[in-house]
Amino acid sequence: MNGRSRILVIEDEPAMLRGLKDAFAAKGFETIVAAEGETGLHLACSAHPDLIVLDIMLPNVNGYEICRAVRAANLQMPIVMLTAKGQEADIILGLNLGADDYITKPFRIGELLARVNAHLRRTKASAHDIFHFGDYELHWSSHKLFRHGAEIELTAKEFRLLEYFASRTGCALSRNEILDAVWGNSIIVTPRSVDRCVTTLRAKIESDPRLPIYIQTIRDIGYRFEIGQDGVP
Amino acid sequence: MNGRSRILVIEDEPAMLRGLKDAFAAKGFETIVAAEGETGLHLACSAHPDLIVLDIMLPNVNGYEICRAVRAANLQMPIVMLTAKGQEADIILGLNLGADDYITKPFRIGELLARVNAHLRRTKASAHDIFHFGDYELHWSSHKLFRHGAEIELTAKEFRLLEYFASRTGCALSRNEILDAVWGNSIIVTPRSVDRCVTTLRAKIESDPRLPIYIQTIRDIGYRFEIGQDGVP
DNA sequence: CAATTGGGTAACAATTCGGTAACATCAGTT
DNA sequence: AACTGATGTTACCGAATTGTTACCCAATTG
Repeated sequence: MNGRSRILVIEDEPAMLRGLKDAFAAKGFETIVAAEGETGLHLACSAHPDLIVLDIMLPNVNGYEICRAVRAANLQMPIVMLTAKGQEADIILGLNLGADDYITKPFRIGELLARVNAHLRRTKASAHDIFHFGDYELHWSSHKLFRHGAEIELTAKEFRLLEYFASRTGCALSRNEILDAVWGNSIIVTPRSVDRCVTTLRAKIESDPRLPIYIQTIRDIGYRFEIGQDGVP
Repeated sequence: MNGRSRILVIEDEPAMLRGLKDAFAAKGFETIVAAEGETGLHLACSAHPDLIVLDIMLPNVNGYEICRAVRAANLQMPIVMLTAKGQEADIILGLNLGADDYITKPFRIGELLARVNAHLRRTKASAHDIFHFGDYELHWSSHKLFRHGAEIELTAKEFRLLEYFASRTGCALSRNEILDAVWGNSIIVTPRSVDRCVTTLRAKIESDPRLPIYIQTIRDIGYRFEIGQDGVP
């Protein structure tokens, strides 16, 4: 899994679907779509999206049932319901079934994006197309890293490693976890390769690699990526 | 810690305030109120509410600034904004400042309650990641220990030992049990190694290691970990 | 009250772990 | 084929952690 957030959109109306897809793509999200309930439920389980945007009026299985099924499967990602049904009873029903937000059509795309970001911020999956840390900017969609506007060239592995770190800011990560995520679980390499890559990445982003600010070593555990300055919401 | 949730309502209009207070009380929430920004901010810091309902139009300090200040103070509770300003730009501003939800007046009280519940449900679920004892916070995912916001550095063994103690709070634990759980049953070390590790851990978390509050010795048996005072929310 | 036992801990020793230099490999390019 | 740059592996070193031992004190027991 690379760093950008993956949104699953379950919506049957083609025009709406395209609009959502474009809007999410423009903000650097990866979108996967399902035009029908069964497929959506299946994707929710198999594709591990970071958030689900769910229309309620769907052919066959309706949105409420999908919501209930997702929660019953113990999946924890935020669910944003999207619908023309604006009756209070519907809203309360949706939220009580495990949805996190309920937006009534017609809605404003900017508001939807802001709400999606707010939920992702809590989940910590990542929020925007540009990820800020210290005085760096990591651009997901263009795959570039900048410092004070100047690009810092990273190799493919270094970039994927940094992406992964960024997507899991603050977490203690074992070498094996990192290997699975960045190298892929099919490739077999020594856990020490992680150290090697961390060294080169540190050389590029840490002002003093001996006293790293961003990529911290946790002896006996692995590494932890941290944002330089103040608190992380 | 698992009692009723405490809601801080920051709202200057008396009628609205009473309505909210009654509605929350009817659902079994504990409500604390502030009719003015400064007070509200102060209560947010000192009273540790589980959620904040925040009006934007307030005399003196407005809701946006309170929201920003709360997040700047690194307080993590959900914030639900409540306001007559329904312009998309206002909503996006609020959400980007760290609010979790934005409801426009006039609103339906049932919807507000459902949304508040949805946010609390999520917070409770993720609070799983933090273990509180005395005035310490043990963060599982980041492998860190804090006291009053200051990090206390632990070695890997110390951390694992503390984790184990925390997971079996209140139980009498023999040295062999501890060895199996923390060292792993394949490794062979003297049971005295446990004592050694307990000593260093005490040195870091007990204010007086001679009179330990958290890690107590049970002569002839082993140790027992206890939470200091009451659970501090 | 003396003897015994168990735990605290200082001091030392052994071990483990991570950083990194040096080398190897591999793919793409000239 | 030689070159280049990226990436993986190995080996070595220094530092931090961890285990052992020994000694002492406190509690328990006879």
